Amino acid sequence: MERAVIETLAGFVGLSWSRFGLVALNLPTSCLIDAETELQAVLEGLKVRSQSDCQAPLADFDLAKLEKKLNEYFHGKRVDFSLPVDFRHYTDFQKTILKRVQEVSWGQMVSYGQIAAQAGIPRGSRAVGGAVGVNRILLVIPCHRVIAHNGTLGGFGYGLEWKRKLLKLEGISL
DNA sequence: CTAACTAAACCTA
DNA sequence: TAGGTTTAGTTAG
Repeated sequence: MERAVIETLAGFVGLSWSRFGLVALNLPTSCLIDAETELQAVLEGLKVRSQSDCQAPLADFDLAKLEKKLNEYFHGKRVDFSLPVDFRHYTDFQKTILKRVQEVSWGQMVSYGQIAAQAGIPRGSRAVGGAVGVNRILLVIPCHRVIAHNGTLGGFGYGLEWKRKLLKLEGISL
């Protein structure tokens, strides 16, 4: 597992990846230490559920390219973060849901209920909320684009201000 | 058992 | 028609 902190125009973004893809990507923080601390906490949280991650050689991961995309994103540009993701730390259900969320493109929104319906669980909206709630790969898996059915924000583990801010970058104000 | 990023079906007045 | 209650579905601690 590799890790890094990228300095973007919105702050320090901590991230981690394995040979399978991204493991974590945090929201920007205003100082480097916070980004490192948060990344450490996230990785520890995932470690519990992870299997032997042993000698994982680094995939040819293009940090510079990601840095460029992040800056464009925070600049308000339409960006497509189509990067491979390491889903090993998630349950099958969570993986199914997160993969669906990953398909929601910039500026689009879906409701928890719609995702649930797509996954074949018409009454699973709340379960979807639970699944996106454990997403540790922000932006790349855009769980901020999942909102409540009546057009309201719904929830967000990192604070609704963040959810509102991210959507606003994509031209949506709620 | 509960809390956590929900929503629809059912009452009830 | 509006407003309150119940229930469904997942998962970690």
